[in-house]
Amino acid sequence: MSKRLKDETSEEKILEAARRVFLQKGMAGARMQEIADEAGINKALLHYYFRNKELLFDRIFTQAAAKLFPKVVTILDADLPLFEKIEGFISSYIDVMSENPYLPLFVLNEVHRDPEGFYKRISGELKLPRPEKFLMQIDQEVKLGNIRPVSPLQLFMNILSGTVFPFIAKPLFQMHIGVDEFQFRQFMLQRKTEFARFVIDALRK
Amino acid sequence: MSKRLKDETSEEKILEAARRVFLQKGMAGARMQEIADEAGINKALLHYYFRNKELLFDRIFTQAAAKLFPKVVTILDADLPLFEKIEGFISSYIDVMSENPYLPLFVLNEVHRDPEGFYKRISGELKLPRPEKFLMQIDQEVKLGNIRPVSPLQLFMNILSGTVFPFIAKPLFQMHIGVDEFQFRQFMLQRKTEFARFVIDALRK
DNA sequence: GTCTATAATTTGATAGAC
DNA sequence: GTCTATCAAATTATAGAC
Repeated sequence: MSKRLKDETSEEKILEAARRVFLQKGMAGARMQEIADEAGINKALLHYYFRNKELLFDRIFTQAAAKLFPKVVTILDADLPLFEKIEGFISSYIDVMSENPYLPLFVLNEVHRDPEGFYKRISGELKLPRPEKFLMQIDQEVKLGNIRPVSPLQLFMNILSGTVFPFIAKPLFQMHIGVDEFQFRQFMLQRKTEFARFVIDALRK
Repeated sequence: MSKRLKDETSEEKILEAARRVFLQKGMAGARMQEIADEAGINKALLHYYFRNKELLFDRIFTQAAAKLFPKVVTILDADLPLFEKIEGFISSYIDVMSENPYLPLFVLNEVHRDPEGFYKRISGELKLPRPEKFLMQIDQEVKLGNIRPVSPLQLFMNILSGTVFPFIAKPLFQMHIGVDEFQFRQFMLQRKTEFARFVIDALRK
């Protein structure tokens, strides 16, 4: 049993349903009726608990952003050798998104829809981890001659891209290359080590 | 003058407006009223020319997919050495998306919303370029011992990720790192060479 | 707290004059 | 072809009984 199914409160059922629907359809595409149906209650109760669609969406979005951002990204602030840090970041982040595959596209869409609104909303609730320390560490390693010369920001983008993008492109990838759900999981599992090795190979001289 | 502004036909004005609105807001978030306003005409005329929202969206989407997919990706089918092909792909693709920054997120959202619907729709209009030849070429180079051993599909994903993802993450990147429009352009310009070098460094032994 | 019924608003689509 | 006015459907939100 993932969670007691029957003795959940209505509020919990609504939040779970809202999460499913909003993450798949976004704010504009989601319907309050569908959320109510998914939760097994009726529309009126949605408004009873959350007043309106926007407030409900905010709850879900903040929670999604909290799951996507701080947890894993703080690895970058840890006190670890660069290569270990890269390996740890890629592996943990792929784990997080494997369990929540809709997360990245959902959050990035919202940022795109309203960038500063996004920033205000979450800066109150949670502090986005800053990459400065990681960038400085890269810079150091370059200066020490331990790795090939790279722009820290470009390297950071390389790592982030290779980790997040596969989940965004997943449906296209599945459709076009012809892989099913299981094969995609295998692909991402393999990727945890193979992409890390790729990055490190590019840096090592 | 980018294009004669006054003597455009209404149909052209509508298509341009629809492109702007749909690319930014998606199918669900776009409003016919907003498209009409952007085009400087009224709603009735939208329906006169395109019958309904879905048909108008289809026009825009097919056109967007046609711009995103085939042109540049066919480089991968060319008869070129692997490294030149990688350099060419990255550089040209970044060019395409620099001119159409909303393209990737827009198309990937639609694929996500309705994967097989997407495939049916465009397979009639345009043939998606297949990556098999490119994958086999990578496999060959590995077998010949010219590059480090890599899974062709993983390498393909690495290249695609590093090229496309920055445009999807652009608003977040700008907001969080604090770069403006000009700096982002510089970053992507630098990326054309630096990311290609990164990939090649990872492959060369 | 939870429901049914209904109001209010938004939005896509059409009728009909010019 | 283009407009104004209007309709019809979808969707959010509320009133009020239990």
